[in-house]
Amino acid sequence: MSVTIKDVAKFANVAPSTVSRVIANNPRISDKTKEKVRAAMEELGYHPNFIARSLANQSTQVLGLVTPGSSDVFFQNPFFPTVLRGLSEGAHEKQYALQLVTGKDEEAIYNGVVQMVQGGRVDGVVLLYSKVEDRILMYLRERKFPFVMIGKPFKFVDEITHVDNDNFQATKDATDYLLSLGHERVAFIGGDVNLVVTVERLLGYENALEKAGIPYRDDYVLHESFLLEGGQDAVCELMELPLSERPTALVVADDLMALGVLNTLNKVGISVPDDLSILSFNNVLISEMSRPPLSSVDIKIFDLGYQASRSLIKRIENPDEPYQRIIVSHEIVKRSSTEQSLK
Amino acid sequence: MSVTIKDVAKFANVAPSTVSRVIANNPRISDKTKEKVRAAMEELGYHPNFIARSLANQSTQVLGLVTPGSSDVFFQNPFFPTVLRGLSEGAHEKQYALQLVTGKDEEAIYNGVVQMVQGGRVDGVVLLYSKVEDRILMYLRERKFPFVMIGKPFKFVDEITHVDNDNFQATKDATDYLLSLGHERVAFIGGDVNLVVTVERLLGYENALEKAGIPYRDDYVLHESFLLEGGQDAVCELMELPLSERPTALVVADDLMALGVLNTLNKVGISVPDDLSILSFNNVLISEMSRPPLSSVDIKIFDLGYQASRSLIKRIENPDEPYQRIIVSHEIVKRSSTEQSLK
DNA sequence: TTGTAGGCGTTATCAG
DNA sequence: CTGATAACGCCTACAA
Repeated sequence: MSVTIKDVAKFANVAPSTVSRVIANNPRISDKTKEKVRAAMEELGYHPNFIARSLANQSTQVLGLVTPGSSDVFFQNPFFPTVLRGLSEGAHEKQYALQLVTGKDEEAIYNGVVQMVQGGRVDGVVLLYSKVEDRILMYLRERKFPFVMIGKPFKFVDEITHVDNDNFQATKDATDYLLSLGHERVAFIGGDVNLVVTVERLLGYENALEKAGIPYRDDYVLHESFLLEGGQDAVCELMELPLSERPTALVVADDLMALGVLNTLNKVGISVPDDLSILSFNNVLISEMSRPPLSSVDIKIFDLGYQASRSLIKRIENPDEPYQRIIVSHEIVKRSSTEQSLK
Repeated sequence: MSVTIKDVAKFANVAPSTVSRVIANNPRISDKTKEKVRAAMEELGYHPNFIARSLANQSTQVLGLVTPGSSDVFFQNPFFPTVLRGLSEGAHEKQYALQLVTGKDEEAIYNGVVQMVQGGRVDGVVLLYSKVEDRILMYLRERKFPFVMIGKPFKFVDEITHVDNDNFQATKDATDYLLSLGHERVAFIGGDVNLVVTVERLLGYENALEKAGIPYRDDYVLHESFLLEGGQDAVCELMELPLSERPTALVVADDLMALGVLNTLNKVGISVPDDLSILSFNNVLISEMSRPPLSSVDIKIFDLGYQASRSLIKRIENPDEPYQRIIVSHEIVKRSSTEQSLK
């Protein structure tokens, strides 16, 4: 059995409560006994038992991380590790640990969250996504359990603390940039339509076109759920258009998808950026390594995670904290996949 | 406050201990009271408190996950999310949760592990790597704390349960395959030399050459720690060789690195596979999407994770379980980056 | 400034 | 088959 507070107490000739106070660095303990107790802890190799502490405190110092139902797809995207690093950093600074909700389908994940929450395993939860309809979100809201979301809530925007990019503006910027290069036929390839980010980006795209006086075309807007493969499918669809109507530029909602696009274009002999410009999102590591290197909107994924864990911890430690909307900046990183339109 | 076992007990007119037994599905409880208690639980919306249970049981049903010191690099590699999925699946099957050790440098991670372990937060630990010298490994070993390693232990191979590929054989197979295509000048680009996997793969490479009667050349063996950039550096080094001495085939220890290689080769106008064949490791998603698609040794990353959490749980639940070496198969997936030598 | 005692929510032992 | 009762290790009034 491990060495406990009582062992330390005996060894230092004090009461257990005194040891407890020394651990908490309670100012009402004399420096002398503090020294004595600390020496005893050192000597015996004492480490506090988190579980016991959690039970007494009703607080675990653990944050739960929830990924969207399709973990397989989500995990594959470099977005995940990067946001995780950010979350990890923010959590570590405040001495919180991270726990993952496991489970492959939505049902399993939902149950995992309920267990985590009701079981008192975590003090708060980070939702790493924002979906249009979300049982988990509803559940947490109803229980008034501390949580933050990465992304923009579909409903209750003012009542949910969330960390997000301004995806509307970012996509507007992206589209504007392509327009400014002289492109007039700009298509949009988005991801899963159940994700709020997809919706936001589509709106930004539409808005940019509208402002530029370019009519919106249904056949220029595609949605694909699976990233790499989706990119391929999208290209095939666009290639069905008559040559003169094919877009000369693409806004792609995700770098991975853009990679799929790039690949398929290469197969069918369309050259990027000569025949077609591509601007995608996320600016993950591989976007730099593709051929040609992808121009991409950097959404500061690390920051998204970092801010998320920090604000969650703030909520946990101060439940009266008002709901917050934290916007992380974005920036277009220009590489070789975007070029002036030949017109 | 949450509803506890006592509330259920009162509601059902039984003792708390009876409720506890119902939860554990103790056979000595009559079906009638079981029904009654379950109805009460349902009615009150009872969920067991894991923390209290953990304290009473001295077991948390949580596995700790430890990444190597350089989390930044490690997280970026698609290896990580995939192995995580495997771990997650294995853990979920047995109702275990996963907790990550956070911290950016080695020191922080070491402390994180100590806290986790001594603090009783986890029942066991998975090391997601194998390094040549490793304080964490030593610490866990000395405390006789349940853990498994993904990879081959540098020391104490027979005293540490681990899940690994036969990396020696895999690299031998890989090299043999290139030799069988008629290549005689085959170079090896490995990763961080502090990782055991790098060492094993190098040995396999050497062995294949030896068996084929091809002398080993120092300047054909390179090591790079950073994956994508490393690939670039490696190419530069090889290009310094006189034309007639340049390798015609490359064994690259990681797909990401191979991507860097591919990219740099493209820049300097060397064509793959016409001028140079490339065979890499891991077979992650992007290896299929590169240009040309990479031939790669599939090491079944998901399985590595899956087997790891399963065997760890077995160790936890049965401490007398003998140490095990679990070998996951590998398989060369041939794509377009490898071709017959022109001789 | 320090000690005592009760409680956090479960489980397990021992009676009955 | 079921009910008290004492842990598990720590925290925190309340006392001294």
